[in-house]
Amino acid sequence: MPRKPKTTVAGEPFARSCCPLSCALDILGDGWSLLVVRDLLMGKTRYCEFLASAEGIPTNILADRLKRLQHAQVVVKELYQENPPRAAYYLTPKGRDLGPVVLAMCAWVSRHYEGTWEPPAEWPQAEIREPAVSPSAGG
Amino acid sequence: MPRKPKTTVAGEPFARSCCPLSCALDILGDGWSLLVVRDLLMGKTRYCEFLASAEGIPTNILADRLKRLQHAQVVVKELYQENPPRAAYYLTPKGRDLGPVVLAMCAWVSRHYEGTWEPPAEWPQAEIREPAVSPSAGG
DNA sequence: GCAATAACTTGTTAAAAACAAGTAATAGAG
DNA sequence: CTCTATTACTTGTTTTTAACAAGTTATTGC
Repeated sequence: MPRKPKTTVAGEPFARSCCPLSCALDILGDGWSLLVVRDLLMGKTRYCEFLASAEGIPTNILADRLKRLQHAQVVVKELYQENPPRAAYYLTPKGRDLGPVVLAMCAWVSRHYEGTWEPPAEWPQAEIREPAVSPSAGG
Repeated sequence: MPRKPKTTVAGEPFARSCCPLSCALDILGDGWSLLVVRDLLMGKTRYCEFLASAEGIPTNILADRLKRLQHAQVVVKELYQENPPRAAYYLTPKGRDLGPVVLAMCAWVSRHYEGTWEPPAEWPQAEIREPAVSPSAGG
């Protein structure tokens, strides 16, 4: 969508309206972000694991989406090794809270299409991390 | 995303994988489609009403999304007058079934952001229409 | 006759997405 | 100790899509 500012006062949503759906779509309204969240909910943590998922996300798009999800405080990045730099990604509580959104979408597809995979009855307890505290980061 | 086929056997999803979330995002994974569905759930039926919503959808994008939603059997178009042509759009049962998806997204935003509008406790009973029956249209 | 409205379509431009390739830093095989 | 692999990316290039602006068709109301 971008050609309108996409941020307001505190670097957070309301880019288009104060409708909560519009706000959600400002953050998640593309074809890849929720797939990354799904992988995290399933317990994946590493860049190469996201790349290896069946949908075949392009590497530059993955890098971009991880940055945006971090900015939205849905995901945090943790370096577990410095040389060579190795990173792991975790959902924040806010990110884990997207589980019901993902399940609602899966349930809709299951009701109306045949031949898709079964979504899990519950998420394999993925590790959660608190977001990095930064001055005046809304959420 | 498109540079991959985006359709398979019967003109229906599975463009990227058989994951139900991926399937949902093939249909709804952009910043505008669900906003149109929201308007329909709220009882709006006409092109100019969708245009008038607070987010300011561009007219060519609206025309495109209405076509795609019709193709996905989420929406049906009904001409209620021929000269000049005047159209109304309605959700199919499959489209109305997106209510929980919209509400899940709104609930997520309400939990994590302040200052957004209240989503309705229940949808104002929007009229529903059966999809036009076309040979081998999946759903 | 003229402005207004509804429902679009048709250009044009700017931004993203998709693809291909390259980089830095190491580990391990032989 | 050279060669290949792996991880986590970045940097170009091309193709698609989105955003903006404007025009079209057919009528009603003034």
